[in-house]
Amino acid sequence: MGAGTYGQWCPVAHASEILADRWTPLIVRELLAGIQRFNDLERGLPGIPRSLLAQRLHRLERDGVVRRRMSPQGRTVAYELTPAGEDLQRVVDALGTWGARWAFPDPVPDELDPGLLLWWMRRRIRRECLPERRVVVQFDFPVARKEHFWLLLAPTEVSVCIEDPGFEVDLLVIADLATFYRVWLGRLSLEQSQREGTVAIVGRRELIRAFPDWLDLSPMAPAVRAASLAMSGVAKSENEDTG
Amino acid sequence: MGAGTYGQWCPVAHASEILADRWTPLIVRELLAGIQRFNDLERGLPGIPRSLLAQRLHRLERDGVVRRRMSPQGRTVAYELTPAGEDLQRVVDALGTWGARWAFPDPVPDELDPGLLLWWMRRRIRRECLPERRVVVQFDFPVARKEHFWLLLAPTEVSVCIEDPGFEVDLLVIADLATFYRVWLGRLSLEQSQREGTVAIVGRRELIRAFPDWLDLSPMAPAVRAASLAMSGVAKSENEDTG
DNA sequence: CAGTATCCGATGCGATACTG
DNA sequence: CAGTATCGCATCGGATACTG
Repeated sequence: MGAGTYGQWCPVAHASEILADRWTPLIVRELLAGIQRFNDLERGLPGIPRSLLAQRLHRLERDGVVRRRMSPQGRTVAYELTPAGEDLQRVVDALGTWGARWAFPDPVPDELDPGLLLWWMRRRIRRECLPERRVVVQFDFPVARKEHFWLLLAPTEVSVCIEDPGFEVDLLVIADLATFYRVWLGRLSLEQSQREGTVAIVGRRELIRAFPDWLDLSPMAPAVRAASLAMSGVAKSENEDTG
Repeated sequence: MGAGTYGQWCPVAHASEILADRWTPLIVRELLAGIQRFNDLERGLPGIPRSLLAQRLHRLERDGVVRRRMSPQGRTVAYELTPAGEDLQRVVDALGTWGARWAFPDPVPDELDPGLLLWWMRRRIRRECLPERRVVVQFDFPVARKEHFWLLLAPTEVSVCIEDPGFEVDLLVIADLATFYRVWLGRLSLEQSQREGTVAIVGRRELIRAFPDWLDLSPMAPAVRAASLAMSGVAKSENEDTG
């Protein structure tokens, strides 16, 4: 009975041997989001040691979850999910749905990383909805250590800047970082936070109106929203019971 | 940012902090199966250090998944799942379904433990279907280190014996251990294995006929069966493609 | 850019023994 | 029965440096 195994002929045990250790579910989350390059994976997993990421990718490859593909020139490597890996979507969804419902209090400051937020947003931009001409969106997070970030949106390429790219800004988004995280994860609607004034968007009217169409929220946002509704429903009926 | 956390405000990360470490998914599997006592949990998790089981139970209690209830006399403790814990059924099911499909080759000898198998079967006996009078079922696993096991079935109590209880045997089940595991987990039907002669049941005719009604298979059996069908379907259509 | 190699301190895991 | 206590070893996490 090898190390890291449970010695039980049980599907839950076998699945847990592959998936249930530190960092692995988050690596799979990144791969499911379409991240393929080593450095991009690392970027979405702040704090993971590079050596551990490499080791996990090797193990996932051995377990038939990940396939490593060399570019024709052999210069770069792309990690992609096998069919077995794609099918882990159901497991990650179940984890996320449960987490959204039972283990998702409001964020603590250490959990809010504006660079990571923009990196996540970057891959949820619908390029096909963007205007032809490049749009520069600046984000201001007043109290964060680093206040200003930029998203450069063009149909051919979307990129994140943490230094001023020098272009004219088309849209300026001003929000408390925690608030914008809540919007991103579906706990708060963008419309409502704009009405409340906790998120302000400045720029040409048609760009402001189009902005929400360019950006898909987090893949977890529907689950978080559903959990909020379910829990407020529970709270409501509990109140009705006691009232 | 505490140890064991990921520092990300993400539902998958938070759920993984609670569930995705060694032994924890299997402990939850046991709790979902209705196991409540410390020693019974240990029995279903061969190889877990007692200290680690204790530590995990404390953590699950802290995380709102488990509640620990003292008996009125304060002599014994029962671990039970909170609503959040019950809701982990979906996650464990997803893990098991994935495992059954993608990580469940035929068992290796180290994974076959007849004592554990009978312990699992014990809790899947439908007491309400048992006859009034006690039924003694002996299991013979020819090549196993320990060959003989007994299940004592009565509406009031079901128990496992690893020593001869001395009662007259009503039913004798003879099978290769791996084969009986396959039946238990839904990879092989009891009827078919009896036809093939890989499982033999000896005893009074009406008891033999009633036996399958007393025993529910593993909770994972439907998923394993579905996975077998799905994979053979894939194999079939692949053959059709190439043929 | 995409990793691998190495080092070190902290934690986790597993085995054994002990307690009320 | 239901845990605690202890201890050695392996792995993890974090830092730094190196390679093609």
